[in-house]
Amino acid sequence: MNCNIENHYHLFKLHRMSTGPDSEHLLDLLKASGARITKPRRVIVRILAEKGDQHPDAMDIFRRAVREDSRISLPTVYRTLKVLEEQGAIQRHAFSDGRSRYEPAAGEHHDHLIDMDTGDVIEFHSEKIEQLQEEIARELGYEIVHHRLELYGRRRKPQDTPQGRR
Amino acid sequence: MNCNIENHYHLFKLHRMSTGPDSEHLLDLLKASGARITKPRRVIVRILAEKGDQHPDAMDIFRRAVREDSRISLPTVYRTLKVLEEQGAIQRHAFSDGRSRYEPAAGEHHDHLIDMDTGDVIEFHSEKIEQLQEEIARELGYEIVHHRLELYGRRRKPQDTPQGRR
DNA sequence: TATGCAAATGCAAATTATTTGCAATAAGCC
DNA sequence: GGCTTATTGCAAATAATTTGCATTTGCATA
Repeated sequence: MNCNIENHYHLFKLHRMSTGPDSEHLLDLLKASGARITKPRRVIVRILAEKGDQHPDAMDIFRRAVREDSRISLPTVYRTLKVLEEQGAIQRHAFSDGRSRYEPAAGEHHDHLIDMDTGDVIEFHSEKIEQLQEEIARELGYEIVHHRLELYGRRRKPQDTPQGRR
Repeated sequence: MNCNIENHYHLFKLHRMSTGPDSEHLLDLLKASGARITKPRRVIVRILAEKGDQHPDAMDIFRRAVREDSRISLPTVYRTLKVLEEQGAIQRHAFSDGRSRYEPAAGEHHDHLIDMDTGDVIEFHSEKIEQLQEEIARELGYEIVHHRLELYGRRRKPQDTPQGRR
């Protein structure tokens, strides 16, 4: 990312993708809901809290989990993800590919910009857009419970690039 | 919808959900791409162009198609939807439930407000939000190819209503 | 209008993502 | 440490969507 976060603070805020709650917090949420803290859950939660490679799908998580404890099963991954989601500890996203991707519910809401070439996901947050959404919903007689904003795009070529791609 | 479209034209535009292109137009797009106009395709396209009950999933379309021609098969529905999508004639949406829902690509892009209680989908379009999105993407070095904005909400109770309705 | 051939269809079976039944296991309270 | 019950792993079930293949059909051409 070659842009400076200071330069557009007035327009939106870049989200540090490593901001997610740590595993301790996720475990606390689980415990608070009356769930038992099992070995597989510890592993899965640790993976979710890991920085880097965010927005994994269930299979991604399973593959990593197996490396830490070869006895973990896919159904357990799904079941754990479901519990965490119900607890509001993580969020499930349905991007345009078939499967669901998960991410620890960041303290603050954010939106996504998906790089169509690389699949990279950039998180951002725009207070102005949120406000407009609220206004629109209010005019329509609605109260927003949550929303989803995804931009799908491609890196812009520096303006002097000779042959236009895309 | 109890709000007057004139009252908020400055903020956003309500989309008439019956605005989709008629079957003729969809067939033209198909033809233009070199595809053959078959009987099943005629039926499917007619269903897509129908007003009312928008955003059907593949099975919805299949069920209606069978009523018009009992020999149509589900795979054909999927194949036709794929062709239409590739032609840009319809759009596929992955809301939060497992399956894909389709809608004729309206001339103009629009976003969705989903009523969490009834499942109703209201379409709207906000030029301001679009502009902000463009700006954000530009600052991040991206060119937006398409985007998706979905608001999930519930009807606001009129402030004086005694017991919550709906 | 008849003819040929590739594109499209229907069927059955394959995939992919996710869920469930059930007996075995293991948290966490006593 | 023992008991109760949530959780697990496995295998099998679902659900949505796709694919292989033999058959049919649109449509360009004769």
